[in-house]
Amino acid sequence: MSKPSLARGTRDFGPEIMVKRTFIFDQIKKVYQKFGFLPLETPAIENLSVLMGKYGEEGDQLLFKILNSGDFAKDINSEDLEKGSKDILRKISEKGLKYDLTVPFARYVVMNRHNLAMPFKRFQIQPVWRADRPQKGRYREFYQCDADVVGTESLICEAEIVCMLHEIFANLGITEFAVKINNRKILSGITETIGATGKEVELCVAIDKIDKIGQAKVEEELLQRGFSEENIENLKTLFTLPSSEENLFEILKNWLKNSEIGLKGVYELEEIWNLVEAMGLKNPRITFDPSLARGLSYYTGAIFEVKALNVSIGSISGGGRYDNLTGTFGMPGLSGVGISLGVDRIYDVMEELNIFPTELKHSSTKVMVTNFGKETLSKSLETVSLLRNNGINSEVYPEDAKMKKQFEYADKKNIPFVLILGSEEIEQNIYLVKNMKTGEQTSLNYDQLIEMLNA
RNA sequence: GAGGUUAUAGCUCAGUUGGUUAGAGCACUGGUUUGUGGUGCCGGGGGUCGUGGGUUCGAGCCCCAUUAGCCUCCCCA
Repeated sequence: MSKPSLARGTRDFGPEIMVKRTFIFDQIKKVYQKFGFLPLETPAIENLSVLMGKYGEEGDQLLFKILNSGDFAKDINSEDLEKGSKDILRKISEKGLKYDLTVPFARYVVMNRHNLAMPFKRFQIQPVWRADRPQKGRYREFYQCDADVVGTESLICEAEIVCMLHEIFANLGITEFAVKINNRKILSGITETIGATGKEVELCVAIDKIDKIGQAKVEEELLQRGFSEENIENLKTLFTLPSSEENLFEILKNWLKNSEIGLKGVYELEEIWNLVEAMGLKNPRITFDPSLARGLSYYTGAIFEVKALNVSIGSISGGGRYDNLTGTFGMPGLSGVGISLGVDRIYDVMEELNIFPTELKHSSTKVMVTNFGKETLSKSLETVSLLRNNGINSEVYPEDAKMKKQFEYADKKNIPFVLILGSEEIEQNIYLVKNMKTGEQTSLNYDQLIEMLNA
């Protein structure tokens, strides 16, 4: 007999945790549907040909690969062993666990292109797996909640994503958050303007640290990353950008005036701001963050990230626009934009802030009916059945156990009411209900009982 | 992939410079006489000290290895 253990980076979700997780899922799903997104599910397992090469070299390493069935090693010869694991992999594994929801979505779109109403809006809530090193807020199995629109370049989609994010976090009770927005085109414009075309990634990695290490250190790092003194001199404007969007767009336009792509990026950014306002979003918590580089490899327009404020786990959502995701599956020219919420991190944030609704602490069972043995059992069974027919979640204690035990059970399960049905109550034709929180007991008739439990 | 840190009862942790049968709180369980939980009182079970080696007369404690958790970096939800 071996000791039970969990696979690294995975977790069980017991009932009390599931109640809270379900709450988060429900809030997200509700808002996605409200904005016209339709559900989609794809398999946990995908062919490696679909997955490999989509997330960069590091992503390939983080993919969980599934060993082929049967004698998986039958095609391996000594030559392969010498050549190393990469060549062996092709022979022993052809499937893997999905790494995110976006790539399987792209595959689905390509495979079903003729049946889809374009633009196609779908949401998808499923687990994904990454062979990452687990640490705070990082698991090897976690859920993503994605909403994407493909088949349109309209910036209305970006603006709607901003609105959805606000609504979702408001519904969850997360009031302190920031939706950070950047634009790949602005980044390209900046590198073009400062004379370091194509170095967006290096730029982002360095300037991302400005809050931590300061401007001087960032400039030092830029030098190390191959930027010239002149490049850095031209970058100065970036460090003086206003924190509010008051003059932001004018300053950016002026700075990037010689970069066509940069200006397009600024226009897109400004347009998103305008559309969000036109949609009537109150107190938008959106900020332009030029250091935001997430998933730069495939984003081509807007880049989003949501940070929860005042908590140890920051990033709870990320997304952006990608112009050519379906291109690798032979369907070029399809633009999409999407957002992904990390439920596990949202959970951790809400737990840290202690903002889960208190109702969630109660059992979904509203009332437990006592069991006093065969004399009274038929009345208990009849009653619990009546309660259920009235839409009241209820259960009968299945054994003729001591009262103490039955009450302990109800208490442990956080069941708010216990219905005591013994010979005395049956004789008097009353229902004795105990409120487990206050300890108060009241005698009711049938109608009063139903009314009370339905309240 | 690099670094740091921890591992003792179901959980959170004590455990002296290495020295008899390794402790506490919580949890669990039994009792506290009629049909009442969460607060009282009395009792009970439970640990080959992460795993494998080594040093020693003797190791929970020292040394090496290994595994797992947590944290930082990289990257990400």
